[in-house]
Amino acid sequence: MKPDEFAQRVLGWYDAHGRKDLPWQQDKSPYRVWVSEIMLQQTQVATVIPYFARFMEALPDVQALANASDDEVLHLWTGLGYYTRARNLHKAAKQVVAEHGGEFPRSVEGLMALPGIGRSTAGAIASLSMGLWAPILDGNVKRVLARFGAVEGWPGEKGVHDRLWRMAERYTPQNRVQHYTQAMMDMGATLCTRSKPSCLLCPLKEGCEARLLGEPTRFPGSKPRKVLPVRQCVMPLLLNEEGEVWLQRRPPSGLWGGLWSPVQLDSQEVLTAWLQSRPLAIAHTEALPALRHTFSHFHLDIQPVLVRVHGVGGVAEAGEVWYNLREPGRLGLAAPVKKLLKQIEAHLPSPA
DNA sequence: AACCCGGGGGG
DNA sequence: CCCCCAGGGTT
Repeated sequence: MKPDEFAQRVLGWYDAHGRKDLPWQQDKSPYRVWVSEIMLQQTQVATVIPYFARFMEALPDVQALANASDDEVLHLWTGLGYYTRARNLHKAAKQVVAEHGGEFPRSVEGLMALPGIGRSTAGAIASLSMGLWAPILDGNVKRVLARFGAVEGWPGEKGVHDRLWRMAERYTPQNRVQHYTQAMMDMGATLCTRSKPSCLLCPLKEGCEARLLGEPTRFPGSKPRKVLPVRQCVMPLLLNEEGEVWLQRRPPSGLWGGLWSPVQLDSQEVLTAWLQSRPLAIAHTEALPALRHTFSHFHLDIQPVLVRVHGVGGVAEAGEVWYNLREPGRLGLAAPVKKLLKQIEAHLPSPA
């Protein structure tokens, strides 16, 4: 199928079925499209929508984001995961304000110079918010193209990835590039889904090699996977008589970087030593139900231990905080930590 | 339990 | 260049 026919079919589908009511499609601006694209990098549309709404309400423009505190940005990201995205978003906003007078660069190369923006995200911002010709290759588009061309192999392999980029370049039209880009993403999300694709509704069905082979879901090839190792840890949840839980800020990079969390200890023995090293008047300790949190490269089994302490539990040092469960502050929490804190609310002493 | 996801950074 | 890292949701 020639590129022109490919694009015409996609655009025809867009006119009839493309999504035009997404929040970041309203009051369209580079800022709104950028924030949405970063959120959408590893997260699905339905999950992103409430986060996007809260983010825009708190930080409506790039200036506001640049001026926000680290904690505020991570707070708005709490539960979305991949917190490097939030830190890069913040860093990039400061860069746009300091180096570009608050205006986003109007080229793929300029956008890619900002942290957290690679070629595909730059292409999405450029095409969707600026109308510039720029191909994208996100997960949805990868799937559509890999199936259309019956491209063998896992897209993580360089050769496969390069082939898909060349297809993306070839099919992206000069006109209506915004609608084309939106349509390709929508088709991947709603028609050309990972399992049970709706081939009969697809505007590309006549030329789709994977469908002609009768096995559309064989493409794209899947990532070779290994068994995830399991790591164990113990998390003491220090609860004082004010209904506050002791948290510390994690190192700025790495797992849950910059988020607040109970201390993560390797074993019960280390916990005992840790508790003895601190000036706490312990009233009671109690193991809570263990939980497993799975990352991309390992499982983390968390054994939470509720530790009730007398009084206020002492002064919080720098990088520590007594987090009030009744009036939670605006800071970033990892998803399992948020879950644990919620459980502890049930153990709160009744208000005096 | 397996699968999916865009980009950064180190070797 | 290649490999590893990172956190959720969905199937």
